[in-house]
Amino acid sequence: MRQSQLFTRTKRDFPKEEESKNAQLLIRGGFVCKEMAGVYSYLPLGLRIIRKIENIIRREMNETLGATEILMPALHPIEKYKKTKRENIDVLFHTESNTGGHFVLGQSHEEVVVPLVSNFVSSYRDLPLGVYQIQTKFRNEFRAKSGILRGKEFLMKDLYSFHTDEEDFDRYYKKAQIAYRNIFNEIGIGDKTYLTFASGGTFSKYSHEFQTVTDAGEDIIYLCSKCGVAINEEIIDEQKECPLCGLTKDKLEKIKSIEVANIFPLKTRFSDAFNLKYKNKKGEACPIIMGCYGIGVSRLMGAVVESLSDKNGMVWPESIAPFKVHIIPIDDNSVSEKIYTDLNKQMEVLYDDRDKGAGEKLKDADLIGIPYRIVVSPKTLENGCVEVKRRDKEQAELIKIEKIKSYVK
RNA sequence: CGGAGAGUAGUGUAACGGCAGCACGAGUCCUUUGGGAGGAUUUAGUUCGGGUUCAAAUCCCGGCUCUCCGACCA
Repeated sequence: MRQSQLFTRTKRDFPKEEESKNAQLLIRGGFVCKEMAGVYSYLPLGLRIIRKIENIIRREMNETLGATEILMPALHPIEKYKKTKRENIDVLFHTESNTGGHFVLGQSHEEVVVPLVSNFVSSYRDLPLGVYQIQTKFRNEFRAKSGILRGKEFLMKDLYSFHTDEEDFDRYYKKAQIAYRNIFNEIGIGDKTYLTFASGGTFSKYSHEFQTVTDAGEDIIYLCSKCGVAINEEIIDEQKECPLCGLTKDKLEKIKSIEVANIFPLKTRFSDAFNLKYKNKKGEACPIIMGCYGIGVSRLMGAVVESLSDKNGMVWPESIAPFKVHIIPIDDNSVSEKIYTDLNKQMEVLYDDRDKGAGEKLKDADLIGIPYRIVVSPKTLENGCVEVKRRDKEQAELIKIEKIKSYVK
């Protein structure tokens, strides 16, 4: 894509009061635009990243977990929340129709998915079942904060699984952990993201989170470096040692982190509320065991910014970068044009064809953080070369034009 | 929701109760082109509602919004 046609541009400055690193970089780089606290527009660069994260998640949901994508409504009738006794939870946004109907905006979808599934599941033959969606969630946070890390409106992947018994659920729950692990590895924060034992809230005794270590996080975890798992501070009083190796609390590392995902056993909390049952081989009605599995998609993008950036800007991992290659022509507009046209057939290329000074283009390239930067200038062309620099490396290399493709492949 | 701070142009800042100004940015044109270059020119503002006053960006009251700390957080 030609950068001259990209909607959005970088900013040299940003509001002084915006302290959060992800907000600063994402706004300056033109990835997002703030509408109000906790509510953002995603601009082309940011949206591309979101889409890539989504697709990595989709692949794992589909292939590792055998789940199916659906899309549920964001507008929910309050009546269903009365059935689950959640009509008064304070994160719900309430609204009404012009004929007096009372609705809420979806902050999670148990109340929708369970009645939905009950239309189609009646036999043990229909189970197990996993359905998920990627959708905007609405939560009436008292205090939105930290850029896109904690919004009133945000993108979330939520998966719900349905099982005949606890054993089947446990197998699925374990597989979900593997799928999540794959996702964080691929997105580039696997080494900083830990499976974390956490409170089960009102639904169940325990749950598991995936916590990415960063100073921008709101949570505190106790990390067992030996096992690579952690315990959320909220349960450290009851769980005083690593559940895997028994290392005691004083040996665990206390550290700040951001919760990027949370998986829950729901037992029959919601299936009971809506009388969702299946018939076993004998034709007897049995309760359905459920689990739910969330990933904050937009929050994940924020967590990547917090983890993978330097003083000059973003350093996107190739797996989710908005483009793979950024071509920067300096005092040249014919050779670079050709290189762009050629490369663009095979990979995602951003071509800085703007009429700007070299310094400005280079600063912008650092800020936007595309993995490969190719500078084409009279200096490099003297030897039939371009300069290729990886955003995460200090050194640049001169590469013959005909060898670019094999270098950045 | 409790606490603290703050609202003047896109950003950052000035203006004793008395003409809203400056810089940067952004737009246009020209020059420039290896780390945010130079010149010319244009653009845009007192958060909202009350009150005090001859006169309010400025003082008083209230709302709203933003940032930070805390609480909350399927």
